Amino acid sequence: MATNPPNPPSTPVYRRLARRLQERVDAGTYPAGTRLPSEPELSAEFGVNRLTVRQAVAELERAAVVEIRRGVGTFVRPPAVRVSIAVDPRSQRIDLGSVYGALPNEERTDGEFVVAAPPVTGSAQDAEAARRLGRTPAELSRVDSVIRLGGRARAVCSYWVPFGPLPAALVRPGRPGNLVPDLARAAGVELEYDWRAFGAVGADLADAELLGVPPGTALLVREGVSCTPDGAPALYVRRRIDGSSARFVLHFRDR
Amino acid sequence: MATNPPNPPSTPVYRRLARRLQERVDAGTYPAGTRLPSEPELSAEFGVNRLTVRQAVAELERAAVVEIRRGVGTFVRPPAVRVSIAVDPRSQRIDLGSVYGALPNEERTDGEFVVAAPPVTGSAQDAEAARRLGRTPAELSRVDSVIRLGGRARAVCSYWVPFGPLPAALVRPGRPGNLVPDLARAAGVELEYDWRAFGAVGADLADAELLGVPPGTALLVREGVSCTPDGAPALYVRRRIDGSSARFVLHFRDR
DNA sequence: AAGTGGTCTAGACCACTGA
DNA sequence: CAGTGGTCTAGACCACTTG
Repeated sequence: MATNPPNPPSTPVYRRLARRLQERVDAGTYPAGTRLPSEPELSAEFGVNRLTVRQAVAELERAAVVEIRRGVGTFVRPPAVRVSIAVDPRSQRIDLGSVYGALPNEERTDGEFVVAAPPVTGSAQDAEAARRLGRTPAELSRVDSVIRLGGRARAVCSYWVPFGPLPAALVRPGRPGNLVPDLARAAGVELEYDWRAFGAVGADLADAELLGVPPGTALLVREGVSCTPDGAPALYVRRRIDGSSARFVLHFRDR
Repeated sequence: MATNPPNPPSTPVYRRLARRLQERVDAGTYPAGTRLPSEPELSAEFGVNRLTVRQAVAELERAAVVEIRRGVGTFVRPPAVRVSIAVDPRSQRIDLGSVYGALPNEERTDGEFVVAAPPVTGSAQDAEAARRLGRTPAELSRVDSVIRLGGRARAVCSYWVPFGPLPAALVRPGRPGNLVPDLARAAGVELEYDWRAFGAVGADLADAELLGVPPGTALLVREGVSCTPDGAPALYVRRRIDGSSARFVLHFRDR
């Protein structure tokens, strides 16, 4: 974006500094992979307090321009490499979009693990799920899980189903498995897509903790309802995936 | 997420404070829409420096838990209301997913406006576009635009096409229009979807400026290639939409 | 041990909003 | 005008990584 929009009369120092650093990254003065000058160095070079430097660098980190490694330094991020998960726009039977199933085999060292089966109170998320399923929160059960790949948590998932209680063995924290089919079996139904939606949110404190990212990190949200073949809503699922590690692709032309 | 994952031995004060504030929001101690205690008040109540309070509140803002209004106060966000943009998974002719076309008429007060037609150098984004189109950056032209609705910028779009130069009238900054059809006309071709992908990123400095949001805000990215009916890639488009204002929905069942 | 980033404090001044 | 959040400084101490 080459424009210089009319700036407010006084742009804060830390933002101007962030821009100058970004310019150096764009210009190749700080090439991808290299270390930026340390905070005291930048502080001295630009004649500002170290906290001001930190504010500038923090913005660049949130914008995925640099990566901060504690005790080591701040490094220019190379272009993002993200797993592309293919979603067949015409299919509605199989969870082709699942993060778990779509990754190269050598990366599928781990899997999906139950984190908790929190009681469905009436929290904002529970209320949302109830609305999507056309039920009241009291009728729902919930399971949360984490999908790990290559030793790292990649996605956090929450599932709501309109029955319960769920078998204790199924929702035991730490239990491995693939929850969508497991839940379908528990319900004794066949599932197909009703709808799926894509959105983006900043990670809340809980998701950030589970994913090992700073709160506020951009997450890709994929949510939706699956139903039985006769159209009865049977599952609401909400997955949060670190935006820097995956994307969903829809191919529209036949191969 | 009701679990309390095993915390590192010492969680920073600001994070613990953020959690306590979030608990109050969840518990309804601070209901949606109400104002939190001011920073000096929180500072006094918890016996920490105001800057530490600010760090905690800033995290909650990035997580979309609260909204900070300068000179006024910090308010608990009500559940997000996001525009749902329907994408017909089976259609590939019309840009049904366009933010511009999918909104209720009363909100379509503005439209899409050209921001700039930056030269295609070899920046990371230009290189990405060239790769997607199977060309070299030198063969491409680029246009950036902003989509405004209700007086607010909602989306930033960048388009790359494998020809040029583009008509000056088309890329004049400030020019209104709907760029996909305009570009198709300029190219003298018919366009259909090849593929589209969804991702999430933190806003960079330029996008943040254009959208009027803080850098790092979670943006939903929708990108893809459109091609001519015979399959030749003719357009690479990358849209960034404020995650708090829109989402894309795919319906899989016939209505 | 030296150097890096992470946290926290105290205090100052400013810009914005609303009554 | 008083109260709110926004910016900036100086200085201190800590936790982590690497040699």
